[in-house]
Amino acid sequence: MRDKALSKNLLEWYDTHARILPWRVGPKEQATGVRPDPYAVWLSEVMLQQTTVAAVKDYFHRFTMRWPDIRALAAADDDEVMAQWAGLGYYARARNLLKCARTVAASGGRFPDTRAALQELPGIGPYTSAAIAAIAFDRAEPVVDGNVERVMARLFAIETPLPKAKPELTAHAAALTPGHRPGDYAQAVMDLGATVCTPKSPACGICPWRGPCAARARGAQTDLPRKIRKPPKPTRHGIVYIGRRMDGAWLLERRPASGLLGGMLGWPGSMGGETPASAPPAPGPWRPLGAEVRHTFTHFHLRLEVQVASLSQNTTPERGFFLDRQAFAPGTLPTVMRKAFGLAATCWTVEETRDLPLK
DNA sequence: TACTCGTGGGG
DNA sequence: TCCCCAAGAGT
Repeated sequence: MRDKALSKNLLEWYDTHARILPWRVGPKEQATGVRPDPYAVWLSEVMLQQTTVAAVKDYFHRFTMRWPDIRALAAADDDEVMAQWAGLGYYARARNLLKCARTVAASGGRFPDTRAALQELPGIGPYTSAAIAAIAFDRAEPVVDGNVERVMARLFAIETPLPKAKPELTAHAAALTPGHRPGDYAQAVMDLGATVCTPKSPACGICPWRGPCAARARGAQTDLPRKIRKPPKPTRHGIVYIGRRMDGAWLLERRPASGLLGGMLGWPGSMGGETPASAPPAPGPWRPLGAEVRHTFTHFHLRLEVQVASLSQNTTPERGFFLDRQAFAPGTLPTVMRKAFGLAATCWTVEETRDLPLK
């Protein structure tokens, strides 16, 4: 009964405070019978994994314009999908996105409508399966992401640090999940966490749950959820070779399908920790730029030496391949590779590089 | 279980 | 500047 009052309270807050998001069907539209498109829900949820709403918006627009439904995406060219995902990070998501699209398309073109069946698909785990089941199929599945963990930890003043507290927080989230409008409720808790119950300086004064919040009652809201401090990131050193043939073609390589930047286009070289230390991918007058790219990944800092060369027209690369200047766009590279290109591009004249398309 | 896997913004 | 963090999943 208390749980029911809480979820009802939050749904009322959501009715007037729901954010307008490109992939969202708001409460007013749903009242008129409009239902969310499972394809759009799935695509947005995968993009939003560990990624901010602001970063996702443009990518979501580009993907849905280019591939409006699951069949279109299933038929897409792998390299083009990876190119469109470039810059968004966690590239295994893009590879799994395609696998998932092809699996769904091959079995009739409709997403399964249960959490268990959804979770069998590539790239769909405990969170995403619950989110799709709740939002697209109106199923009362508990949706637990970082927002929900934080909100539950505060609402119930859970002192156990994450990630150990996860089962406890999930149990609270499940108990609160209503049978009515579970999709709106899931989005409501996440909106609450994203806009009110924020990690730092939460806006408790305007929170619909300020009354029942146990953390606020004891003034501990900024201390929760407790977390174990992460160890410092090591620094790795790497090198990339940026070669430009006389006709303007660039020497690139397709990275291995798994591992760091897996499946993405990039400059030949080594990213530190990859074996062995890399030799130039083709014979040529390689010279260091005298400046390094600094980039931070999830678990290490990278300092990247950049070598450049103008290569003769008959160069046969030992590694990678030449991509015509018209076919190459820096925007299709992962960010760290784009940074390296930005540094190297100053070596060639404006005349030589000005026609490069951005995307 | 513990690691691996991107990127950009905010404090 | 540096750390935290964001609608996590795969191995």
